[in-house]
Amino acid sequence: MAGISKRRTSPASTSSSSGDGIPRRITRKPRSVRRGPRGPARRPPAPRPVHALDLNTAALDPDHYATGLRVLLQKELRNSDVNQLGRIVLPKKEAESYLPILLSKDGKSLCMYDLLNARLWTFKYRYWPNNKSRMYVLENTGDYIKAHELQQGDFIVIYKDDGNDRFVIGAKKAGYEQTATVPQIHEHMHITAATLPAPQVFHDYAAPVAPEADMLALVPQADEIFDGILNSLPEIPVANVRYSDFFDPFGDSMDMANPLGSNHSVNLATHFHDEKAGSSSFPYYPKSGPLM
DNA sequence: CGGGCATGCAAATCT
DNA sequence: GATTTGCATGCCCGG
Repeated sequence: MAGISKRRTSPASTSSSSGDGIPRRITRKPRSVRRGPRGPARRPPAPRPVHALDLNTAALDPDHYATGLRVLLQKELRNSDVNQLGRIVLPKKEAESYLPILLSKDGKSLCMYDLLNARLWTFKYRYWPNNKSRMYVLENTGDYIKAHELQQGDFIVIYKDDGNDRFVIGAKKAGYEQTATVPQIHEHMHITAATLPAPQVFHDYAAPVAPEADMLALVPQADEIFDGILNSLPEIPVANVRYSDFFDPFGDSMDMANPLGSNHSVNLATHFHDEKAGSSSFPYYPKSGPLM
């Protein structure tokens, strides 16, 4: 006995492909007509905090936005994503398509660079059995949410830095959403090693000190750039991703932010045989083939 | 109607 | 007792 009440407050979030495995829109568009809040509101609509740590500001080279990062998935945060539980439900299709394959429901450690300040966050990426399917969740996100003061309606975006084979996570405040169209991106984007910050490891979030100030100066129009990325989601050739891009030769606790740090050989075949259930539909390959 | 996913909630674990 | 973990329930949307 559980879950007897209604859920889903307003705009739903996340994925929405059309069956071809290519995310048309990484985040489910908020349905303007969706019903109002259902179920008890957990907290009043907190005021939008605005300060130097504003997520719409980037710490990395501005060009990263346009040239180095490939959007893997976006998620509009729901109440349950920003509450005390510290876990974010990820859109299934994108998770299965673009995040490391999970060998078991225990998941694995997944590190991502913070788009804002290049910190390295360590999350736990796992799934829950759900009926005959799965629900993918990112755990230990509490600090990230807090650090960026994310609330319901805000977004997180997970990118792949192909050039360095790293994951990058960014966040975006709801208010910055745009509807303007953006030029399509028709080719793979690659970031160069030189544009990435030297690998740093922050297993815990350190209170924001001063770096933001510099970042602000460096990237005055970061939010615009960010919006450009968000709006270009449908066009980004994420379907080009290869399974090997995310293959994890180390098992469940590899630092996915630095997968290149090894010289392990890979036995791809074994991965496709994971889980006797064989229900994994991963990976999704584009029917239209590579865009390049 | 099937499936994704928001969230309720019981069980497990921690303090 | 508080918190965390893991799953079940059922709303809602797309096919």
